[in-house]
Amino acid sequence: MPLHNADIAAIFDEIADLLEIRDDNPFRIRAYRNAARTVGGCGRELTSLIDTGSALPKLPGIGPDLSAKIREIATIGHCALLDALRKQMPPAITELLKVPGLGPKRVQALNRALGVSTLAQLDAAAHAGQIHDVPGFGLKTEQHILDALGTLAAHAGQAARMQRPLAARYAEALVAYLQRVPGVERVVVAGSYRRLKDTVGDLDILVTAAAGSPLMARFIAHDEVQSVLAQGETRSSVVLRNGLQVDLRLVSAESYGAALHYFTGSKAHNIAIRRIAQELGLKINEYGVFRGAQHIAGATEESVFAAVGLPFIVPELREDRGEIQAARAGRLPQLITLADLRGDLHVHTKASDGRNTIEDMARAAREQGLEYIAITDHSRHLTVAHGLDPQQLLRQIDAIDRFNATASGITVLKGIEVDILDDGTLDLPDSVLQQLDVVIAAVHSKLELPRQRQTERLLRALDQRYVNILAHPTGRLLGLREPSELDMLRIMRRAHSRHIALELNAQPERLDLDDTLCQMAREEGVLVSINSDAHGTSDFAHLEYGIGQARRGWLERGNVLNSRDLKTLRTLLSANP
DNA sequence: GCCGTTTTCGGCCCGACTGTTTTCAGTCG
Repeated sequence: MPLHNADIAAIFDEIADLLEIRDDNPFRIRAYRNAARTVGGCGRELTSLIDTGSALPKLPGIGPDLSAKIREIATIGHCALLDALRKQMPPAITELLKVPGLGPKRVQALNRALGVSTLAQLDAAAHAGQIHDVPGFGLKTEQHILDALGTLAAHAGQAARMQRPLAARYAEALVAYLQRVPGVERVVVAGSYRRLKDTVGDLDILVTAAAGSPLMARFIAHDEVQSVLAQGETRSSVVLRNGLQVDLRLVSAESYGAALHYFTGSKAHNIAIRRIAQELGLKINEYGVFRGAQHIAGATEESVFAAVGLPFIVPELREDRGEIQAARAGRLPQLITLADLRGDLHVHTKASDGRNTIEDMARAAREQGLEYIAITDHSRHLTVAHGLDPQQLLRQIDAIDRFNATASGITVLKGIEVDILDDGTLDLPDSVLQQLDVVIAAVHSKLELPRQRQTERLLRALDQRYVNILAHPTGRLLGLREPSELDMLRIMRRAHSRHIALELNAQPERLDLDDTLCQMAREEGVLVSINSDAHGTSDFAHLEYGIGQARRGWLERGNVLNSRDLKTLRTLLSANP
């Protein structure tokens, strides 16, 4: 079972948890936490780099010891240090850290005083009223633990993070509500939401307001608020009925930029920026940039970056994945925008599982400002979607020719989303595929094959003569289905040699490629096609979500296939050898 | 455990809120 970056990160995080419960050197613990974050956010699969004999890239915070551990994990599948720590401590003890309010110190205290080392034992101790007698604990803490255990049980198995469209509905409603509170000036959603992450874990809202504004009272009184976690003068936290946590921060206008930067994150980016400030003899916190006691910047984000000698870095890039080095060198990418997209190469109609006609989809696309779309219905193997057989496809080709002969303002390309069969061959013969402008190949079955077989299957599909684009490459569905086990580096290199683009499927539940894979595609020189996968006229709105992930993945106009004008596109599509 | 145009040793990001506390530790973001 090959391990992913996320697995390595989980091992480092568990080591950090156990070291923390053991009261080890806090800086050693931080080193493991930083390493977990760095590895987890790294665009290249480190184990596959090691498997292929490549050198590990130099990663910040990964020194000789940690890179040796990454090699160890890649080679033997586990880590001796973690094994040893698990033997020294009760095996399930780290699960206690999942209880909000319980950190390493309290877990250790409970374990010493009551022998508690599992969630079940914690629950029993709390119900028996044993916890409030432990030094440092009281009745309130005991009740909080009981409540938290109930919440954990109620939400077990649920997706922890919310997809953007749903989170956006709550965010926009809250912003509108807060803007109506007397004295409120600016309201902005910061955090990973502002960084356009594919999912939203909580909302961080930043507000500036005149003195005496009833902001906090109004906030916790909002209809959707289910419980109040904390309430203070400048910060409050609530949980909404849908389980979404919302943190509200009130700051003064002169601190607005520093606070916005601080609460936009990411944490890794903030730490890196503060380290630079430290080197310059400055201190950065959410109130501003300080030299000694003197406030030298902070009203705008630009002023914060300028204080550490950097140009403005857009929120989408703030992950400490090289943006600070790029900013220093004056080489920040000119990120793709929605306006750069000239067409959409993955569109369905009623002929398979779409809801509208070719004409409807073309009109809607033209209204979005697109110059071309490719109609790419499913192929026959996907019976649940009423996939097309060769005869039906030929009839659609005729219909598109007729449409193009009369329509103006948009060109419709003839395409197919052809199924990749179990053995990596395609669901339609070359004699049919060669009549099309765009061939998208896609896996819709057997998504859980072992890594080696799934990779070989996709490599074989990429070798098929007429393939132009590999659709939703990993097959993930956010919160529902994990990405397939794949050696993406090999797939990207094959795609590159075959002049095949990888899709960034912009459906908000897919967003596949994800941001780090986009960054990998950029580095490997593979073109990305940002497609709506529209099944109805309103679905072209998905493109905005795709653009968000593309920007997080450092993509520029030149990295994106469908930013090309029609003539250049046609040249690129006919380029596979 | 990492890192270095001040350093290969001695630093390591910073503040709000809560609960159990008589001045602060723990947790969280």
